[in-house]
Amino acid sequence: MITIYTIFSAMRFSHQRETIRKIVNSTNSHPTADWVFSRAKRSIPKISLGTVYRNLKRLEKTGDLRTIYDGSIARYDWNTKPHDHLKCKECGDLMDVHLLDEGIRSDVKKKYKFAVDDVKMTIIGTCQKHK
Amino acid sequence: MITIYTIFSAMRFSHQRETIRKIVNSTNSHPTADWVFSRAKRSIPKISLGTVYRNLKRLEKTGDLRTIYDGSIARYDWNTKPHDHLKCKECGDLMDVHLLDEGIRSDVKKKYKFAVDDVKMTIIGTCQKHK
DNA sequence: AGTATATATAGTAATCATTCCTATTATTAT
DNA sequence: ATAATAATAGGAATGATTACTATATATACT
Ligand SMILES: [Mn+2]
Ligand SMILES: [Mn+2]
Ligand SMILES: [Zn+2]
Ligand SMILES: [Zn+2]
Repeated sequence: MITIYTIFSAMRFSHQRETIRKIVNSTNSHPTADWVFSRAKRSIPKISLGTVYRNLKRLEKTGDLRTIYDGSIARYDWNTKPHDHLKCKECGDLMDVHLLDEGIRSDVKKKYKFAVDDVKMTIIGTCQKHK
Repeated sequence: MITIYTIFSAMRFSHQRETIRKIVNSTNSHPTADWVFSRAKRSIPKISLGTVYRNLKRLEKTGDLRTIYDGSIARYDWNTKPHDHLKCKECGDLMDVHLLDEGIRSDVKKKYKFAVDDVKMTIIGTCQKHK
């Protein structure tokens, strides 16, 4: 008797992944993997950091979130629509803003013969809190 | 007999630092610390990687170069004037462009009450070589 | 509902870039 | 030339991220 199973791996449900997705979706703070990890431990005490990293990567691949780099460390953003960031060098906060319109993409194409996929902009400075 | 020396440390000349400065100044490729290290070894075979890092940091502080982050890894740029970058995701090349004018800085200030120090923009895409 | 199969996990080790530490070397004011 | 100390080489330590693996879990099929 022969049983045939699917050849290509399907993504299975996991409580860990769902928890991680909800955590990232619930904040505007662009959290680090470690922050997501400590939050996830509240509901899944035995979750491991590796699981957090693996699923954050997975969720990026499926388009549920995007990774942004703050200096050398990765932060995760539920907002996958094009937008920019204000980075406060006093408190480290990273805030969403929308500065670049669609026009700049076609500008770049014309000027530099470069196939544009994404435009990343971060404004470094000091936020209102510090004055 | 009492001898008084300066209390505050002055920066001394070092062949290592001069070599590192020249290496960074000689390329438009936005090299990594490791690339600078392997280049430096040609003229100073016993130079250590720690010395490269320490001096790159020092040279940034004195305004001789700036650090840019390509994902999570640091690259060094002799061009300290405001400019932007095209990042090719095929070959990894990072190229200089000038896209943002001064106007955008004052725009940000008006819109977001944020004291702007620097605007970092990277355009991700594919360069001419790949078609 | 029970079983088979493969995916996902926890826990831990490994990796990689970067920083730190320290005995020795090199620069520079006198 | 000497003394003071900044800078270095070499290696250890760190911190974020990834890789490995035995076990647990989800799910397709009886
Ligand atoms: Mn954002
Ligand atoms: Mn540049
Ligand atoms: Zn702030
Ligand atoms: Zn290219």
